[in-house]
Amino acid sequence: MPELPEVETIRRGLASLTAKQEIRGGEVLLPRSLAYPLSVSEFWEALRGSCFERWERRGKYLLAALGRQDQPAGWLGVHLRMTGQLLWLGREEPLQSHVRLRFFVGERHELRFVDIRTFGKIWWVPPDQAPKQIIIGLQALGPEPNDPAFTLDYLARQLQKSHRPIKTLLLDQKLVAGLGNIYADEVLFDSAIAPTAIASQLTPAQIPRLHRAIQTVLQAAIARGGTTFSNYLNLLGVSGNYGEVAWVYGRTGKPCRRCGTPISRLKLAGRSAHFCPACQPVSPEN
DNA sequence: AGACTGCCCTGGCGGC
DNA sequence: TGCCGCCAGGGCAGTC
Repeated sequence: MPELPEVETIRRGLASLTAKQEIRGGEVLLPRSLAYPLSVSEFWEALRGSCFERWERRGKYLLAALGRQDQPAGWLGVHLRMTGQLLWLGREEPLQSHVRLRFFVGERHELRFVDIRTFGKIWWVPPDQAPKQIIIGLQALGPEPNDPAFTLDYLARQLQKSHRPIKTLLLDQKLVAGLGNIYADEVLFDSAIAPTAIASQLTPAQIPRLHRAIQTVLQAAIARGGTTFSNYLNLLGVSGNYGEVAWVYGRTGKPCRRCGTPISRLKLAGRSAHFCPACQPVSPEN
């Protein structure tokens, strides 16, 4: 389940691998993966002959700026959701299971979208529109964790307005963009805050810890090239989880790496929350 | 409007 | 051994 660090790692890889290369054509194997336009022929008509100019990321969305003869040719948007992968392959590579969409790039390569559970989506955004007009999810995204707008003061004010459990709020992309279930749990462990803590009741000591953890946990994961804990593969199909270790996510019943207390799990808003009941007490001393 | 629930989907796994 | 049912969860639609 790629979250911000994995998506950022993929973005960097795509930026170097696809730079200035032309989309010659492609194939949609699962039309449902196409979110816009819905017509497959219209999609290829728009994309064929355009080049990758640069890759941007917003939250967990990937956005490629396209160009044709130095004129803007719209955007290609990708959301990997739970199980989506982008793979950079030679054109002759045999099709594996779950291939949903293929882009033939340059003379020899292919950018292949593989997605077991088919939640992932691909968009083409026409050049006369902004990405958020077509990719509705972009409209409600909060600031990036490393954006200057994501200040301690901003976070404190947002927390004050919510009576939801902090874990639930961290998963809401309106607060801050890019956290998913894994990193939300890891951030709360790093902050020594219980996932059930009510956002508006966090203490003056907890809020700066949370703010700092959101930035440092994600930055550290990016520095490692995306994690991680899931079955995430990078663009070349190589697993990122060499010796990678979560503090709490997926460690139910195992001893806390910090204090040895068994890791607990509970459900919040339909999602599993993993935490150390000793390191993340419900009633903290500070 | 904020908050919550259910749904989409497939593979893996535990239980019998 | 084989089958059944549950679980994983990001984002969105529907509801109150």
